[in-house]
Amino acid sequence: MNPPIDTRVRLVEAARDLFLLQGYNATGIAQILRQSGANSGSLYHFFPTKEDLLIAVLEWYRDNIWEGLLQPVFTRIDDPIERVFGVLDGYRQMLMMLEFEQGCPIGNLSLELANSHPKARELMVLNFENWKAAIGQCITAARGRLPESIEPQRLATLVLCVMEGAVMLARSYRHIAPFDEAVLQLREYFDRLIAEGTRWGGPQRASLGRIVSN
Amino acid sequence: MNPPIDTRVRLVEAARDLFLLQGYNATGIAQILRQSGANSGSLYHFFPTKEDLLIAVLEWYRDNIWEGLLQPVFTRIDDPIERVFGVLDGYRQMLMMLEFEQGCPIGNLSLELANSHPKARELMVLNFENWKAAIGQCITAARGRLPESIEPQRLATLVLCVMEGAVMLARSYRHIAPFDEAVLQLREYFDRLIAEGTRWGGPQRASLGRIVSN
DNA sequence: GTCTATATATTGATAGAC
DNA sequence: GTCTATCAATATATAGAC
Repeated sequence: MNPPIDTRVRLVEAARDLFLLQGYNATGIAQILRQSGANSGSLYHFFPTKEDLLIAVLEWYRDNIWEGLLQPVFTRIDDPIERVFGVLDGYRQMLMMLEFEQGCPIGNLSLELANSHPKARELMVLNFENWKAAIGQCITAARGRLPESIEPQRLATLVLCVMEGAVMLARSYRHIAPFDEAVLQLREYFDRLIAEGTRWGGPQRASLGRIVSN
Repeated sequence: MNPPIDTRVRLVEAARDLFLLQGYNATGIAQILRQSGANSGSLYHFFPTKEDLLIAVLEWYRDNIWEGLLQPVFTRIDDPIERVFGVLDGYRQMLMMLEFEQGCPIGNLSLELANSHPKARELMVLNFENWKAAIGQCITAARGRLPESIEPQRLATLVLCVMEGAVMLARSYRHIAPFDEAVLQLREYFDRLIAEGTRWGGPQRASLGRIVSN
């Protein structure tokens, strides 16, 4: 006997959206109940504490990184380097569309809760790792175009840091300029790496790639 | 008739430390009163609302960026590029020393309050701008060693983003590794810029410094 | 400017009927 | 699994004597 729309799902989605917009501590249980249309009893039936609801939200992000974040970009773009910047452009579009009121869901909760909520912290790490792995795979796929000394995972960490920092600045400034500056400078770095990587051994190696540079 | 230690100062310092450790919403007025040894009446005499206290904390950071953050590094290090990485190393030391419980004070508050506290948001922007200007001046001072196409302010924005992202990751992972990876990769970029900048026109121009080519 | 006592609203969480 | 009513604690803020 399923209810028309699963109450648990509605609770997680309401909490997810409110945490993203307001943060964890600024979001009250009452507000989550109002937005989800559920009652106190239902919420505490599924989630004994507010922190359990937070965990469920972070698990939702963990389970939806592919179809929510990566897949829309990866189906549209084939070139692995452009995929990296395509993901960054996804954050740009979100910032602009929602007028800088929403940024990276994980980064948002990270600084607020890293000290006080160990289990949530571990799930944030997992989400960061998954994000980094996806970007790292793109960079690995483009390895033939980059200098051999470049470590894909390390470069992916840099990309993640730039993204998180750029989102933070854009939300603070309520302006896309600092985001664009940072990404443009990151692009300058990638261009430089590619210019160096193709200097000797050059275009032939790149064209080996995954069957002609995609 | 001055009190032995200024109450207002003690309140701002207590709030500053607690906001840094716990965030804004997770810090109660009662806790600030306990830590500062002040009474409710005193606090509300100086700061009509909690937000006014937040403003004072952000003004404190604004007024102390030089002696608290930059000056210790700049007196120890002369080379402008090394000053940039010296500042980053300052954050590294804080992370390690305080076991990842404290990061960038502004970044900390930024994601939590950008949507809800407009006046605080403006002061955060000012703090970011001051930070960026200091790093931008270092980069400008080293311009002779960098490719002419490099815009110091834009590169400074990238450095700020990397720092904020790297602090976020280190605090989430409770480990310095992601911070070090990001900064190492940023260093790789700078090395590459310097190698390119000195390729032709070279060391001579660099040694002229602020006469030619700035 | 400082003190104590307190107001009012909201917090996360619970009880128990259905 | 859902509902209503409600708990105890804490939140920010205030009142008024000193």
